[in-house]
Amino acid sequence: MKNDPTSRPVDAGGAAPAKHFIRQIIEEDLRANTHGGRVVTRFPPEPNGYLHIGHAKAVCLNFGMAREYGGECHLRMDDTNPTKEEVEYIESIREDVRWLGFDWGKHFYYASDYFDKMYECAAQLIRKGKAYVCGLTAEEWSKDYRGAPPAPGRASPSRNRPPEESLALFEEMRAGKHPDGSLCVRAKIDMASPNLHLRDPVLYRILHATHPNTGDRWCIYPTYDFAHPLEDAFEGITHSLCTLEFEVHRPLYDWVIENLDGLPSRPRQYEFARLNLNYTVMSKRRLLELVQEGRVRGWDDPRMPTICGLRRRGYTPESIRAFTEVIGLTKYESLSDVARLEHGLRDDLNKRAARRLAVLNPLRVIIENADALPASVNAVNNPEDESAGTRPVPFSSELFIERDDFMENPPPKYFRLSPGGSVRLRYAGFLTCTRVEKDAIVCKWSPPEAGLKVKGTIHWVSAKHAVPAEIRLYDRLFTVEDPLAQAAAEGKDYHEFLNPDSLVTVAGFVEAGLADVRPAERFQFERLGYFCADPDSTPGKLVFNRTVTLKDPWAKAAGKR
RNA sequence: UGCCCGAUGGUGUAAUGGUAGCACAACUGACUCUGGAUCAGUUUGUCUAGGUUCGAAUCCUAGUCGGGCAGCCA
Repeated sequence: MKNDPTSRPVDAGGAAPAKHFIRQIIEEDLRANTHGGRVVTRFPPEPNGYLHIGHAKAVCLNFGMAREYGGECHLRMDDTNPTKEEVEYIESIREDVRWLGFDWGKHFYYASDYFDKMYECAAQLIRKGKAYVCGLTAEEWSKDYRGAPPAPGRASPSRNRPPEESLALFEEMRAGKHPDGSLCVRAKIDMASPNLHLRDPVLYRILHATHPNTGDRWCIYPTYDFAHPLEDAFEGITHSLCTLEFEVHRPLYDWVIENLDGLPSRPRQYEFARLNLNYTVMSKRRLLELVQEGRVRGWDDPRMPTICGLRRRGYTPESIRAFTEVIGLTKYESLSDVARLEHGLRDDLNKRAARRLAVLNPLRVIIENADALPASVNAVNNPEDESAGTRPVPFSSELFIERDDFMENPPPKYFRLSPGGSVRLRYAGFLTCTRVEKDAIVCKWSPPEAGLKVKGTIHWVSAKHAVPAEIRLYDRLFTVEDPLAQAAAEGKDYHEFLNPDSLVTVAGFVEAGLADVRPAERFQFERLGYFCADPDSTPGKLVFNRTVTLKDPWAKAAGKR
């Protein structure tokens, strides 16, 4: 088993993945034949927002375990609360899961598919005397009955209502004869339990709301605690993986399964720590705030940690999958470093992205010996991939180079251009600066054969041929690692930590060959970083997003000075 | 407050009673037509106190710290 290559996930960089506790549980179950040798998982989002990288961890875990152990993974919309869910999110969730590289096959479900069966299950519990219809309001319940541990709670006056009477009321609830909140179905468990979830939790509540899927067919809806174990049991889920906050719900999950007859399977719930990433926020509520307040341009703003944001930014699904594997899986909360995500992305793009020349902040260069110039030079498309070949790049006597690549008074160890100095022009010989004018520098060009001894190589584009492009430079959304925690600790509003420079738009130039890029095409602009064409980009007006910079020791050292 | 869960370098993790390892980050150096990539190397860690044991990151007890629950949200 240990050396079985088929049991390894695709993106673990060749190394065997860590046998985290979920893998151990699954392998133990397989050995013991706990679920008849089956592995069935599910990803159960509530369709009330867009998926973010935290969800990607759950998606990759659930689909990944199924793939790895020859099982299946269901995609299930957990739509048990019509007051919060909307159809518009459903397709975006499906798209994001697909983009991440997973396939649910025919196993796409809605919790609402099971409303009839769930109703029957509640009726069964009532008939058995294990549930009852309670007439207390939510407020009365929490104020006077539920109690606060260590003190026990008080029994609802309806707790011993005869099953026939509860059943009749339940039927009336369903028929719409009672207003929202007037009645609910409660499990009869233990009003003295130190676990609040076992003090007669609500199983069904009245909600006169139109459901995106079932319309007005129902006005009563099951709660998460009742619905989730049932959905899992109906679908034959073997390992129901959820986040840590559901740990205390597990006894109730088990209670529901154990007290119902006729369930087709016996699922088990296991909990893992959700993903936290530094320099961003992850909750749906905060993300929604950023969108609504106009701090970002939308859910798919490339600065957002949403899947659609990362996609637009230029992230590859492979790098996201690799990230979710490499951060591991534990039962304690931690804060992962985005540097890890970025590392995986560079690693991936370095091998795949075609190299191009682009200048973000142009400085005009006039070549004084224009007579001997080639019309074009041959550039390597990808030094990591010989099969990518080469391309011609037009050359001329007027170039743009990066403003950062020239200094009149350079500090020590500056390897670039300065008056009297020389540099290599990437793929195109050498430049020696002879004088500085107001809006340009004048240089002498030497061919590659000149073999000048230089320390640096700089990128360039031909001013006559280059195409103007809008280039959007992104940086982290927040200036501190954990904006919410720090705001709470310092009594501040987390908005104070918003990075004002998270988006800087510049007017640059890209080499002529890029004039007809299609949105989402990814490139490395040499010496600058990885970029991708934005959906806003058209042949007449190019727009690129900087996905991530290249590592830049010089810039870092400069930042320290 | 009660109950539940947890704690390993700066960060994320591995070691399942037997040499504390890996990755990211940081720092050196080599190489290089990307100050990229690659390669070599360095620095840094078992929350505390007791106990069990030939031997404890691992098991036990207590404490400390952190997280979670107290919606008819999920």
